[in-house]
Amino acid sequence: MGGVRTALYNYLFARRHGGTFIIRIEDTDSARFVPGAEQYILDALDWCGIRIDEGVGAGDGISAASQGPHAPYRQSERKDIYLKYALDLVASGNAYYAFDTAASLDELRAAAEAEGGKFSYDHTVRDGLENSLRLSADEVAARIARGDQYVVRFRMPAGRDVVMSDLIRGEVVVNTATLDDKVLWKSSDELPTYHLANIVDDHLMDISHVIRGEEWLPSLPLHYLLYEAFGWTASQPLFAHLPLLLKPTGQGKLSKRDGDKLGFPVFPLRWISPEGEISAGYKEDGYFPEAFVNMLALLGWNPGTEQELFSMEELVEQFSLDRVSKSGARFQPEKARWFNAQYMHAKSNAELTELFVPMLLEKGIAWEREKIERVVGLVKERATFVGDLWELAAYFFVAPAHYDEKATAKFWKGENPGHIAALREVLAAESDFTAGHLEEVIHGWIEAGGYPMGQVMNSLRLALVGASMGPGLAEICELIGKPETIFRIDEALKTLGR
RNA sequence: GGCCCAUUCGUCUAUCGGUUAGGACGCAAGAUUUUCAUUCUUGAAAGAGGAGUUCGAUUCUCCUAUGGGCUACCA
Repeated sequence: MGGVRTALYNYLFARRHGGTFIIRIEDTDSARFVPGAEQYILDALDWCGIRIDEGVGAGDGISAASQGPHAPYRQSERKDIYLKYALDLVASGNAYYAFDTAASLDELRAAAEAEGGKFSYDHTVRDGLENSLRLSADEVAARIARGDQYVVRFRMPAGRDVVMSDLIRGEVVVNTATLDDKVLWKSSDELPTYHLANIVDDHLMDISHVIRGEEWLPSLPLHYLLYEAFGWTASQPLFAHLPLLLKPTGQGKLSKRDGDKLGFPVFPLRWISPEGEISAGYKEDGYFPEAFVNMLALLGWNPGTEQELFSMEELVEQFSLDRVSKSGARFQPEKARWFNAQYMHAKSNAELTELFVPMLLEKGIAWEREKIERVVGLVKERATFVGDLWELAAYFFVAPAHYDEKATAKFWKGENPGHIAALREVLAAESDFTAGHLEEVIHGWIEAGGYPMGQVMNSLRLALVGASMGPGLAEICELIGKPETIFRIDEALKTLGR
């Protein structure tokens, strides 16, 4: 969800300003590659109605070049370009080689923690570690030549205030003394880390705006300094850090596993991990993409008006970064359901019927489409999801198998069964079974007899529906037809007595 | 621990120094309805605390508290 919202805001912003929405896959961690993840992202964006202008997912799906002028758009396919930039930084004194092994760094971390501190590869310790700042040039060359593994680290300046600008938060100042020397490139897989790849590619791809989650804010000073070290500050993108999506209860940001624990999806589409773990998706749970997008758009942004139902087009028209809120938004499943209900009610009967028919066929019910549409029209206001339709409309298609106890106790008593028996004869004699006419007939008969309207009507309802629910009885009678209406009354009289 | 960000009803939020602090979800009550639901009306519900600045602070500043994020050869 968080990722989708970030993509959505980027998309809306790009559309709003006539820009280009680009998908670049930042797969620079070869150890964490997840098969299927990329396709999943593309499928999720497509479901949401977020269209890709350029990059992975754009073009003909065959040639990389068709994706856009800066192809390829997967960083794993761009791996050859990054080392050069890392070495440029070494040459300019902004970066250095480090040969410290993962094991030795782990040891240092453990030792620091044992003393209650925290190890940080920074300006206070780097001169004592295995890197080209301490080692001679020959030694460094020799180590690289013999195949020692190394990384290139950014040489973070010691005491500078980096003044940054964020489109949502305004000015942010951080002193570099608190920052460490981040790894930019690793020889182990010959891939850059996010920091280097992101800056290099944003520069190469003429990226104008970076809109990302707040978890990236602490990295912003490094990114500023990288633009500076490369001499690209004049063309560096503008940044906006989005507030995080928080769990509905308790604390912390929404994470992938929360959904199963808290009973709502955190994935747009169902996700099955390579290990076979299944995570529920909004799509499979019956949400309309429009409702999902609408709900997500308003989680951290609002137009300042009282409108809350937005089509994608309206979002595009109205979206602006300066109306994005600064604090984390707690996701509320109830509100998501409400949004879906709104869209449910607004859908045309024909559209909903399209979705409902397969569910009916599965149950062996094949009514005329026109009649199903009428049923849908009568019950959709009661539904939150398309999946609710069956439960709400089942009695149209199938005679009640049992009668609700409370309703029976309340209405199937006294003179009521007798009235129903009499009313049965009236209906049996009726040849015009259209709702409007039936309404007159039934009401007229009850009034003529001076019977209590509510009691008789609800008894009839009990006989036809089996419970105290549903739309007007005349409509129900017409849709199930005369034979079925008479049959159900007979059944009720037989089962419930009179 | 360090650094950074944030803080208005339970939740999402409006307010850009002067408001009876508005809306929405949820909740409660009522109206409508043959029932249920929808719909409509109404209600309960908020400026974390403390200092300043100011004629006047929810709004600006500082401190504290609380929440969150980051602190990997992950993104």
